[in-house]
Amino acid sequence: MTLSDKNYAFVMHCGEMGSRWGFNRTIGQMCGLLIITKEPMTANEIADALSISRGNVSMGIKELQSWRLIKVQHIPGDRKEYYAPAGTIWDMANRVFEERKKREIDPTLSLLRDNIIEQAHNDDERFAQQQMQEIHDLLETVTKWSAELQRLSPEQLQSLMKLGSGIGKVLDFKDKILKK
Amino acid sequence: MTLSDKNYAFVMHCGEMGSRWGFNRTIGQMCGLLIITKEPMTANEIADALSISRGNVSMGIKELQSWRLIKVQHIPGDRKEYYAPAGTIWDMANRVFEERKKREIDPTLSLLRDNIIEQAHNDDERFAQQQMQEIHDLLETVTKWSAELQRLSPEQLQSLMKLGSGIGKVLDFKDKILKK
DNA sequence: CATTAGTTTCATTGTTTATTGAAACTTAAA
DNA sequence: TTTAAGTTTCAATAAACAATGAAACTAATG
Repeated sequence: MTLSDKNYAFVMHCGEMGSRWGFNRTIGQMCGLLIITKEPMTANEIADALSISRGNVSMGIKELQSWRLIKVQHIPGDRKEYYAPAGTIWDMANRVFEERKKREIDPTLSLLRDNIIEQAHNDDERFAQQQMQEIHDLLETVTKWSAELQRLSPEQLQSLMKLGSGIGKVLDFKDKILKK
Repeated sequence: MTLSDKNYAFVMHCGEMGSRWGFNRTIGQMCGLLIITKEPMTANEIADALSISRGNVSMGIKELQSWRLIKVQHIPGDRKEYYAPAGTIWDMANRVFEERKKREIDPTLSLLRDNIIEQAHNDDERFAQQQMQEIHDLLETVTKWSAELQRLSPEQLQSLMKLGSGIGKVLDFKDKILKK
């Protein structure tokens, strides 16, 4: 099977964006390819479609699985493994988000905590600690907040997202009520 | 001036995280260094503190300026340029967020729009277009939403962030009111 | 306008990261 | 078991990316 020009362009774009999204070019391409392809694909089909080596595909699959972005499927009477996206677009975006938080925020949060609990020994360390405290508080807020969003039901999320510019009003309203 | 062990550890961590945050190691280190250093620093001081070449610092400064993360300061009677963070921690996080959106989301959104307005020519393209539409809608929602957050006053933001698990209740509450 | 302190540029070099493909592994079927 | 279809691994290689430092540039000062 060969990709149409438009689909090929999309897949290549995913490749170029790959590294910005947290993985590398090939993995970005694989992900894009599996998303726009209706039927699950074998590793060989992926290698052919993208003109890359079989070994590279194997590595990519491993990586995409570690991000929980793809799943394996089997077809009765066929020994090959077929790969497909592990959920809806929304699910996948969520996974990328979570995984990136784990890699980009959590390690820093942990370092900051370790540093902040220690006693500062001079002015430089004192100032540095204040700054680290600020970063820490910010990251912690973001972390809590994103956990909160994950906990909302899809309907609530929908409702929140649609709120858009209404969010300000709802907040003001809530504040008024609380003041009573 | 030489860094204390603890401050050095923080700066090195920023370096290691650098590439995950969107820039490279050296630039991460520079950013961390300027954040925990009370006084603005010259390019030479930065180079010394991090043991990197003067040229590398110059490149890094340019990059950090393009992210709007640092600003130049001048000291009367001194010809050197002094560098310092361009705002509060919160400001900087915001800038990184904006900049990354510009690099990670906007180009994709634009490609998807171009693709979606065209007529699909066969089943493969039709299915691919549906998927692209989903990605498009998701990214657009995220984009609008983040623009919305930027528009809120700091107080409203504070209020929203502190809401935490209360967000669900506020939403339900809002829905009830709307139904009347 | 010549000097000099300070900054930027960029070709070269060094480092890191990604890819290949052949060999090793796994497992279903004969 | 043996065979063969399918998959994974990993040393070697290729490609991408980052860092250096000497030369070019800029602009304040005498």
